[in-house]
Parts: sequence; structure tokens; C-alpha cells
Amino acid sequence: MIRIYNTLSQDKEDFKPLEPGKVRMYVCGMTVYDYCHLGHARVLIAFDVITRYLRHRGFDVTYVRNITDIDDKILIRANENGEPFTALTERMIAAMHEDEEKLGVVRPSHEPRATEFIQEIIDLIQILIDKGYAYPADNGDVYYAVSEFKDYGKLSKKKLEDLVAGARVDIAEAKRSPADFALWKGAKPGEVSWPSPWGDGRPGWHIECSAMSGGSLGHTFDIHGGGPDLMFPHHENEIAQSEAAHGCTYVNYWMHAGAVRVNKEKMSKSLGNFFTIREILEEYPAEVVRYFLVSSHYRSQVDYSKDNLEEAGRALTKLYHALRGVEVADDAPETEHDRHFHKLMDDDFNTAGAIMVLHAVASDINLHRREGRVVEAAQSAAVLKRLGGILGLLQQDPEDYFKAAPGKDGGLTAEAIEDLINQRNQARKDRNFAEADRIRDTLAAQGVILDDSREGTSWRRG
RNA sequence: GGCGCGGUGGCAGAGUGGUUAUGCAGCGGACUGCAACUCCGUGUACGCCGGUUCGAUUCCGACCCGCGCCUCCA
Repeated sequence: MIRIYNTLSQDKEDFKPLEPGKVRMYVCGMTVYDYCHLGHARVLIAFDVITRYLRHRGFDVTYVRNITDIDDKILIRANENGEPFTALTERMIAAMHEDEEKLGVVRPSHEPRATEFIQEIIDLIQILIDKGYAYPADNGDVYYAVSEFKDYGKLSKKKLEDLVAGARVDIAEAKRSPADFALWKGAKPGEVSWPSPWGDGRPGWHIECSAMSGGSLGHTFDIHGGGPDLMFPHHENEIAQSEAAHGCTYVNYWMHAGAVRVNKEKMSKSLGNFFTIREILEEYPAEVVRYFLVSSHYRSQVDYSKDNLEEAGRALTKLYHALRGVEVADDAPETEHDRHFHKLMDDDFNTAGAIMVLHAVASDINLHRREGRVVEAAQSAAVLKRLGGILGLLQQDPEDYFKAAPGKDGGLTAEAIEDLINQRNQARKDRNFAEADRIRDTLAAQGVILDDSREGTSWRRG
């Protein structure tokens, strides 16, 4: 039985999908006005691992992750760039797909875009107005009347009184209550807009997710995920919209990833410590970034720092070392390691524990090799690749991993390195160790580390 | 101020009512021409104070500290 921590109950619960063997999952995706940053990577990878594991456990997973391709930030940025907003969003969507691919994130089953769901959004708003949960204001906006929804605050554990008391006075006084939020935003002159019963305008942020999730997965579905800062108000508002409109439970399991910090500080643009995925990938291999993120639990806060990334790199290198030069069996029977791995992952996707198992399997491989047990080594290698694959790790050819470390390329080509290694091995054969060591030092200065073994000398960048 | 989360060994990071997390770093040994890799061994731990218990890092309460959300944000 898989157990999942549910933000709604603030507790781990047995996972029982609506339909046995099937999982319907929705995750809030990107607003595509800029490149994806590390926080996005965290959510992307967390739910990628969750999807992979559920599929590994035999579930048929429908994974929907939306794209917000119309909102204020997009319009502002497009305006600054002097380009149509669609040119901006298309470019950022393409960049996002590139980033995901590098990080080994499997594409979702569907990626609905807000602009493709305008009619559904309008229909949903109309239902909310008809049922008395929403009202058109005289400024062309339509607002959700939060006080009409009795369960408001059940996800984020906030009380409406506190929210209203603590709210800033909104300049848009068209709202009946400061806690009300926009479902539809009336267009200003010259702005991109769609026609609606309330005049030309565009959807508010929260309504698009209710429309896209309901439209893709049904009015009730199993898992809804997203970043930690989406819990309030975004997810709270989604619940208010969907449950008021459809009269049924919106989502059974709410999952939220932990925050990413940078050098123990909140990651923010004002602090200048905001990293995009592509910036990070210039310095670290994508798989190292992935290992770093997967090596702590998805709900815990992680701290991005040079030291932490380098440590992740060393740990991953250790695993690839076990795989290097070893034959991998086509298949291997289920082992104690598989069972341990499942036990940990069944318990709210404990990837940190699961990585411990990977290291245990790597130790087995190393031991088998040392003792000359070729068949056992190949079997263990198959287990390591199998379990690593569930986490999206260790699927590269080890040689590729070792020989291509971004940011650490000393400028030497593989050919040049191998040439020097041949010279060194000749010197060793001649017992000219001074010369051999000089060559090794030269390579080390270029970031190339040599590993001698019975089979010969291999190298890596590190 | 309101709501929520967390404090584990030098660092990162799991877990458990009484028995080794794991990784990195350190130390000793094996291997090696010497290293690296690998293997064997090894030390430092559960914020503070009470309570429950035969026994708590692990359950309960208070306290201290850190963090997140409450405004666009993954």
C-alpha cells in the first residue's frame, strides 16, 4: 500500500485511487514569461519521480501539467520586448521543454494551455455566477465571493476573518470583500482579450486550473500537486471554484513540494540569488542537479549551494564508478534491495532512503567485482540500473557521464587525453615513474583524473 | 500578529519506543611503483526542560531557535 502525505489532512494516508489501478494527477505548471528556475526544477522532478514510481508499481497514470500562457506578467514582459505575447510564450515553452529533457523529466500525458480553455473557463464562471458564488463588477471584472464558500481555508488552514483582517486595502474597490479574487479580468484598451458575457477580457489565474483539471481529469480526481507557495491562495481558490461549481470533492490528495533556498537564503530576484535551470546546467551536469534534488525528501526544504551540488556530484560519481566497465545483465530477479526500495518509496516517496539502497547495491557490485563474481556483478548492475531508473538516474553510459562534465572541461579533447595516457603508460612500463607522474599531474591540472585498474587506465573529468 | 513546517554526528540527509541509515569529509589497514578507484575497520548524534514508560532521539506538554505562507511567485 502506498502512503501519501495529504496537505488537506496534514497526515499520511493510504493511497486509494478513485478507480483501481488508475491515477489521475494534475500539477500546476509554469507561467511562461521567463526561463524556468530551480524551484520549477524541484517541482518538475518531484512529480516526475512520483509518476515514474506509480507507473513502476503498475498504475496507469494520467499526468496533466498545465501551462499558463496568458497573464499579467506575460503581457508586461511581451510589451517590454515589443513582441506579441504568443511569440514570448512559444519561445519559453520551447525552452521549458529543453530544460525538462535535460533534467530527464518525462513529459506529462497532457499539457493543456489556458488559452485553449477559454470557453470552458467562461462556462465555469457562468456556473459560479448562476449558483451565487461569483458576481460581475462594474469595472468589467468578475469576482469570486469567498464568503459564500463555507469551506474556504480548509487547505491552507486559514480563517476568512483573519484573511480579511490582515488584507491590504485593495485599490480595486469593485470587490465586495478584500479576500475576493478575480475570475475574469476586463480588458484595458488595446489589451489582448476574448469576448465573454461580461465584456472582453481574459481569465484570472486560479480559474484556468479549475477549468483545465476538470476538463482533462473530471470533476474529482486523485492527486493535485504543485509548489509550496501555491497552497495559498492558488490551490485554496481552485477548491473554492471547483467544489462550488460541481458540488463534489475536487481532489482527494493534495501534494506540495518543499521550497528551494540558495545559500540558506530565500531564493528571490531582489536578493539576486535567482538561478535558472539553464544557468545551473552550465556549471553542473543535469544528472547531478537531479541527484541533488532527489537526495532529499520532496517535501523538505533544500538548500542550493556549491558545496551541496559538488557533494551530490561525488556521490553520483561513486554510483557510476560501480557501473563503469561492468556488464549489465539483461534482467535480474527481484532482490531484497528491490523490496527495501519499494518499502521506502511506498512511504510517501522517500527518495532519500531509496538512494541509500542504490548505494547498497553499488557496494554489492564493487564487492562482486573485487571477488571476481562476474555473473553476480552483472545481476547487481541490472538491479542498480532498474532502481536508479525509477528515480530517473543512472541511465547514461558511464563513459559518457565521466567524460562530459560541463564547466569542468579543461580544454583538452578526449583524443589528447588518451594520447597522454598512452605516453604515461609507456613511461610506467619503462618504470620511468617520474615522467608518468608528471603526465598525471598535467592532466590533473586540466581537471582530468585517472583511474588505473587491471584492465587499463580510464579517466574522468572531475 | 494569524496559520503551518522543522530542529539528528564536521557537513548533507533518512529513520526508529530498547539493535549500523546512507553519502561527503576524517582516521587506521589492504590494494597500487606512488596515487586515484575499490575493499575492510573506526570515532563524534538526535535543540532545551518536564511528563508517560521497565526504557524515548522516536509519544505528550511547555520553552528556545530556524524556516515558509498570509502580496505576483514552483
